Amino acid sequence: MHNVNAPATPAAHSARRVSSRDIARLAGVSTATVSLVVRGSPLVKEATRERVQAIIDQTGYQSHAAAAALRSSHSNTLGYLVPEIIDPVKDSFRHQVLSALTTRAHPENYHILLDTGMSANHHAALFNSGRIDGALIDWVLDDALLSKLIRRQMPMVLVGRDAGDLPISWVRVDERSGMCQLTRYLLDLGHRDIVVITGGVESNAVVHERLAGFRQAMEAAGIGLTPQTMLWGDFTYETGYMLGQQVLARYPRPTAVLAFNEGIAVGLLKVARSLGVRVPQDLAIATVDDSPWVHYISPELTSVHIPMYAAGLQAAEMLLAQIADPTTAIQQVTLAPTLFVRESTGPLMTK
Amino acid sequence: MHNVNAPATPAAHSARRVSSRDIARLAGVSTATVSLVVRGSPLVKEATRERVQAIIDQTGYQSHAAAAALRSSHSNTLGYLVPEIIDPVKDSFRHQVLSALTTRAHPENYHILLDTGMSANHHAALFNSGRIDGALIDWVLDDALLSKLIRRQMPMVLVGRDAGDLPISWVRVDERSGMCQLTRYLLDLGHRDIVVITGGVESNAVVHERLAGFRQAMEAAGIGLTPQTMLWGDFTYETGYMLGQQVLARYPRPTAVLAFNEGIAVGLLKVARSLGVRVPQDLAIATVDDSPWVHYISPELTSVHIPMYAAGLQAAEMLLAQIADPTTAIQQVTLAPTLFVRESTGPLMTK
DNA sequence: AGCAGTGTTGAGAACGTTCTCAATCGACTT
DNA sequence: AAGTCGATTGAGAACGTTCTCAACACTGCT
Repeated sequence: MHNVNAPATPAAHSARRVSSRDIARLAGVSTATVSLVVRGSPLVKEATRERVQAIIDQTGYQSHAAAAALRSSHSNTLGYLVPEIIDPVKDSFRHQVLSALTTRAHPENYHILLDTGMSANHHAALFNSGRIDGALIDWVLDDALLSKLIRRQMPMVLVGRDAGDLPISWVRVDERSGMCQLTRYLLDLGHRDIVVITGGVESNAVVHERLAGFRQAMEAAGIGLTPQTMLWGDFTYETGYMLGQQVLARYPRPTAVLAFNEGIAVGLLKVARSLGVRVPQDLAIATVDDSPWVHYISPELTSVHIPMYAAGLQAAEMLLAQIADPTTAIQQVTLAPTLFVRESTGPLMTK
Repeated sequence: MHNVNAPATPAAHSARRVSSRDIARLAGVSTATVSLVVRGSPLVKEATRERVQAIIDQTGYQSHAAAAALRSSHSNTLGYLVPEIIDPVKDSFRHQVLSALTTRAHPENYHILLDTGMSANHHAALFNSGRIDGALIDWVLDDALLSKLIRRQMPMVLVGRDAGDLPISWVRVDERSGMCQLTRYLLDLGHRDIVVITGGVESNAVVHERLAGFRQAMEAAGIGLTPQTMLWGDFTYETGYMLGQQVLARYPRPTAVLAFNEGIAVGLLKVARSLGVRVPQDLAIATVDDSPWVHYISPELTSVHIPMYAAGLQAAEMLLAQIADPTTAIQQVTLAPTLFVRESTGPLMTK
């Protein structure tokens, strides 16, 4: 006994997914032809293409990605390997890269797989799983993991730092030149007593580079550095606040402070405001990173813009090229940062 | 003639990937057993497990995700469907959701696929491709797409808004109550002449709700609303700046302004500062959204915190439950926002 | 009429897993 | 000693594509 009201769809009793075989049967062609039509091959005759496409539209057929990936060994997916969780404030750079990657890869029909692996093994496993065709690698992942990944022969591009002697493509920003430029700008304004509030440790490539740029500019101006010139903290508001209190209590007070990111600068600003120290008249503050919310801060911060979106775009470009032709030579690109002068710095005011 | 220095690796001439068959052969078991070992099945005898695992470790074997997905019809991947590109400043909410999803899903061995589809078709295609086991859906995607997706029978949770009569699980935040709470707080401080600067259009569910909350509180206090009470713009700094000039030029000047996000509030702050209007003494400013950088703004903004991270976590939880048991009933959760009083508001100062 | 060349299509294997189901192995019961 | 039962394993099909290669249909030429 069957339900006479049941729709006359074939195989109505089992919710099997519609496969290329179904399409082939309905259109009177082979699955090979269906496959060609789906992938838009120019080999099929126009009349055939139309006939098959009509059936596809009608049934809402969608090719099964896993089956295609299995057979063709292309997943049409790009990985973005980052450590830990993504935090919109702290990880503004990562978001710029992600955004760039998406923008570039999407029109090419690539999907983006976010891999916030906690362990090196986790990332390495992804490379062998056939899940991705290539990957962008975050600058924080270390060389040990990097060389592990390189062995897997997967197209990839390291974003945000160079990789020493490792044979891998990368895109980085010339942090040293940026910092040098910024320091020189302050020197040109007449500042001599300049303090740096840094984050992280000197072994961190970015921190190291920035400090080198600072030293270079100061030495070129013939200004010696004392232990008091550089203060170490982390990249947080709290660092800016605590070290800021220390710096602004000095006598004579430094005339300019270079913060290693906006968080530090804002903490410092807060101290300045509470002490009645005017910015920029009494104290110039400048920063690096140039996150999108510099504009939200008052006074707007003079800052070296680190072009991470551009870096991500460049990296995506290189990644796609590598995938298209695996014999593509390793490419290593350095982008230049730009100084934006805003409200938080001005000429030295002699009392 | 061959290179005598070539390493004596087996099959050195063809770079075939090592498959479960290879492992099976080396360990003297069947591929079925290898499969069980890889997936940590308790069925295999300990001795066998160890023997197989040893070979796996030794060869660096990694199961092929596409093959597994094809056969098992589980991709171990969750999708996050968002419109357009992700911008770290404008889309703080999306990042909170993404972060929550990652945090929750990663320990369960799920990967995250970011789908920034430009078209409804694109998103719908993903659902049928077998690429994902379930998805979180952004609040911006419209009901038409939603009902299209619902037909695909895929586990999914809408994040950020309700869905009317559509049979779908969602997690949203009670924006109305948040706004009501905030307005009442200002009323309790003695403010009567309160202006709202909103974003978007009233048809936007969030905007609508917030305005309803505002009206509710005002009417409860017996204060009538005039066309001058609500100003329309978008969610940008520029809106805050332009409409701020208009508002602060009024006589008598309103004593409090409610901005619909931080961008607007910052624009307004700038105008206030340029006119010498002190916040909070001369003007109270409060806002909604409570992005992580409220702390970067001076004075720190009194704000209604929209718990999007919590919403994302809840949604992820529900999604995983749905995947584990597809018969799970539809669940619809509303979270309450919290008011944080900071520096930008204070009691009404009578002149 | 036969043939080469080009354009279009189909048959069937292959991709590397997981799943189903039956076979085997022991230990234990009767 | 035969039978029963649970634990462990293997054989082989199945998943839904794409790929290889051969077949076929034309066209135009000799």
